[in-house]
Amino acid sequence: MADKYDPQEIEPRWQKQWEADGLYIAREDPDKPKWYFLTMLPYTSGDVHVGHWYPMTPSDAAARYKRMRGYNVFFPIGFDAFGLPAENAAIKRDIHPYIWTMSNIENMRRQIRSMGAMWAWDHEAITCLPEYYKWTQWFFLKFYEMGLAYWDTALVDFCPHCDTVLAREQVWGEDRHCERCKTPVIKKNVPHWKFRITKYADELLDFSQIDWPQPVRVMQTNWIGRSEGAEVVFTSEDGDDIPVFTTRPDTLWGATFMVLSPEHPLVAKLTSEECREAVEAYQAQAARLDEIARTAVDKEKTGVFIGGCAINPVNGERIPIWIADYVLMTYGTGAIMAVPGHDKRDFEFALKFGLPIIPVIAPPQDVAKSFVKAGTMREGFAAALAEAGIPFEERDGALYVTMSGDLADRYIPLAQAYIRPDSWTEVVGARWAFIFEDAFEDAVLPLGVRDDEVILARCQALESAVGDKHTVMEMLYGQEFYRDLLYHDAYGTMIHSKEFSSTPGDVAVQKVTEWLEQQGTGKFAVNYRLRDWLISRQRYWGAPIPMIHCPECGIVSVPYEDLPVLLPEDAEFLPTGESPLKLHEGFRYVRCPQCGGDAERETDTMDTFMCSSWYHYAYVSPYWKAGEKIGPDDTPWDPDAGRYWLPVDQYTGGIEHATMHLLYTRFFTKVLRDMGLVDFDEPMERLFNQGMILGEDGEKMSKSRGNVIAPDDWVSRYGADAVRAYLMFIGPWEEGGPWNPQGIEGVRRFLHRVWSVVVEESASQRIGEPAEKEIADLRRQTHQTIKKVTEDIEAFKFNTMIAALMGFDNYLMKARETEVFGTEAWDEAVDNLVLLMAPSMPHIAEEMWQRRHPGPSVHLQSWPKWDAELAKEEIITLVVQVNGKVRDRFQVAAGIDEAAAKELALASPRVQKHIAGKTVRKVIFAAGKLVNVVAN
RNA sequence: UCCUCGGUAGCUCAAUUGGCAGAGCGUCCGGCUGUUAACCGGUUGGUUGCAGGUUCGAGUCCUGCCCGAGGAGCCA
Repeated sequence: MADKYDPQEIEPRWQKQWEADGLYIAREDPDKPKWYFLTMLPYTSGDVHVGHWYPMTPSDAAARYKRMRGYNVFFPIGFDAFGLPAENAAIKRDIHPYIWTMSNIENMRRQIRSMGAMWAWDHEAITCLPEYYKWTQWFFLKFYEMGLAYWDTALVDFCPHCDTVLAREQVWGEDRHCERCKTPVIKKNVPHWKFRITKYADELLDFSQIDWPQPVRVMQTNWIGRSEGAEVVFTSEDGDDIPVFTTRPDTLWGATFMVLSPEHPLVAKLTSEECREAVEAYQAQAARLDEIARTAVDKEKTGVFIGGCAINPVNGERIPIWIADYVLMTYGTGAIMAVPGHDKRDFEFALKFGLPIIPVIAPPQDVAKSFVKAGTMREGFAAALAEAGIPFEERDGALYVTMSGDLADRYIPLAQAYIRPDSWTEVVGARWAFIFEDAFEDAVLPLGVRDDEVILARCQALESAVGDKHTVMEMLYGQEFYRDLLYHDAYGTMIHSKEFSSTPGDVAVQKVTEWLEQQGTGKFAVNYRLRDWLISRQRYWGAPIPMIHCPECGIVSVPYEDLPVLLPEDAEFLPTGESPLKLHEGFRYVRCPQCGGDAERETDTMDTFMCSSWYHYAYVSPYWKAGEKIGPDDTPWDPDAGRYWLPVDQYTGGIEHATMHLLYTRFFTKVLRDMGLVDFDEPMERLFNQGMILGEDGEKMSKSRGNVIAPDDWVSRYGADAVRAYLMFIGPWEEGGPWNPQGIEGVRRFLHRVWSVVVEESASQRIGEPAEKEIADLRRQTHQTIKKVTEDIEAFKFNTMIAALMGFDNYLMKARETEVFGTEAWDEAVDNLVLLMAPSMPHIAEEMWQRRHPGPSVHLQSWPKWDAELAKEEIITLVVQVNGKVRDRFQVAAGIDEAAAKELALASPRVQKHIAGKTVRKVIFAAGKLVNVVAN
């Protein structure tokens, strides 16, 4: 039997045998714990490349492992079959999307089968088949009944290349491009259907019931973007309410102007006649900007004054109202209070347009500064400062004073005592004061809304260079020395805020919000960045939205018993950018189910993420109730099978779906729960994000780059087991990495060595009985390997798992030439090696197992258990350090106690050499590891 | 600019949670072999991104910075 390892012969043979034996048919079995292992649904692009193998084969290994651990494992597969590529193929090559898709699936099935994975093919689901999308449509009707689906017309993201609107989640990047085709999207007013995912925003922020990777949780959390604050009602001079949302009600006293979004409904009413022309021009410009591809990231603030003022409810101040495109109509209330002292955007805007900037929060550092221009102080000022212990620098006759707030309190009267009549100076930062020579009470002025003009006027009177400044802050900004103190957005003690001044930063927001509620001018409020999910697509190849627009009855649902609304097979695919369904009269024109009059069918189809939001439910009993009429009280899958298999125990897939599929499917499950169809809150309990396999050049694989690796080639050269093992060995699964054709060589050699160890005889003749120690060593290696492999596969550390198997095999290669060959311990070692390999390299493991134990499949065996006693090291290397440097080593019994170890260490001549002439201060013992002698 | 995750030998990665910095590939040397993309043994390899700190002891913990990847982008 010393034949060669021949994967090309072994692999197809076992795949056929497993199928004939029905080894991977999934059946509910109440006597066994179930384990639903799911990998993300592949899209029917037509070709399986190594990018598909990368997530699938380690998943298969993990699923097989669970099965050997006694679980009834469900590992289904199917196809995400709707979508644009099929329709584009139809337009380009005159092939029907259905034909194109199904022939792709045919090819992909063959390629996926070549992995030798334990797929439950008898549960395969294909989303574009009517018996599947019948239920997708059923979900739509249920959502509509629950008030979770609504029809709307608004400016939405539109991809001009795909000729369809997109959900906000499907617009990516700085240039806002289409997630699928990379074309920058535009804004367009298109009627569409949306799902109220925002209703579940708070619940979607709760990850307490799922074990998902932190990056996904962070991305979803950011995407949902919950922020707490207050809604505060400002009023126009005519008494119109202008509510604003703010996260910083503690800065209300620093609001020196308001900004409305250019689209804000009150703009027209509040605009004065003098400003109307400019305002309308700006609105037009802003609207045009939306439609033009936003390639330029125009950071420069723009905006115009509309001629009206608003009243700040906290202090009755009149503040000007502006419009600017940095305020979005789609977030909050479309209007903001601008606090330029503590908001960067408002600060930039105020500086550019000469609006006052008032600090109302003490800065985080207790630093105040004062700049004293040459010639503004009487003789002796510098000496007086020095005497008062106030630090300063002198450059070119000017003084630069940097001090703490307490010192600033001493500095202010001192400066006033020395200031010349024709001059002034100021203190900024931890204190704010303008110091003039006058004997009047207001010789030292704080900085407040009303004081801005007063101070500026006085400064302008004294210094002509200030003449062109609009505000005090603009003047101060001209002095480089002050800049880092003029603006900050930290929390801190409130200042310049009337009775709230000196409220500490940690309670300021809450105190002010409570007060607003008492006054009736504001209330606690929460805002989200998340938008409702736009599910309409103006295309053919998707599940038709089962709705009808009737001129008499309005929007009417298609009755449940009429589902599915079938895609017409005879649609025409023309490169017009118009949906073929719109042009198909037989599809479009229908009778109203309510009044029987002429009506029109909705021609939009659903986002394919609808299909994939519930496919893991479909898998338990695909095409449930096929051919039957269904009603609102049905369940889209066999409820008994669902109770057994659901929810998904382990999900694997790429992180690129973090804010799309993975968010949508959580939303779906919460709605299903509210429908009473499931009794859990989350679709997948555990999630693992594998990384991406890259081309040899380290770049993402793509046809245009020509770096795509076709697994078919490598399978025919090295076998599926080698490709599987190599993909696992390449590096940590979550990181991915480049394909390296040299790396697979190492794996191939490993498989040959294993074959040789397991199948071939020892080359040397046994001449005697093995020593007890040799047997113990072999068993220790065996049990340590079982432990390592088990722990690694549990943690999805496939790369180190393969490395452990390699190490064990290398050990066996050597042991084979000793007396342990052929002993009971040897057989135990080899059997365990084969069992440990079975999940990752199923074919070679099966072949080797059958040669040793003809009968039931290796994949029906139990996973080996390790014996902690046998795995334990008996002898360890005790490292001896002097002052942290290794000076000696001893082979000692693993259980050596502290006293013995210390004695041994101190007796060492090498240690003695290094502590000669020094005093031993301390001897540290780390059990089982080392002794460190501290001496000086 | 903000958030998250990374940075260890030429390359790809380990290092049992604070205790000897190691493997595979590659390199080089040797052996074996009538040599198919073969096999065996050995060799070479390090400022653990940088600078501090804590500690008897730091790749590992803390602080700051540099570089890379991903995400968010005027989100009030």
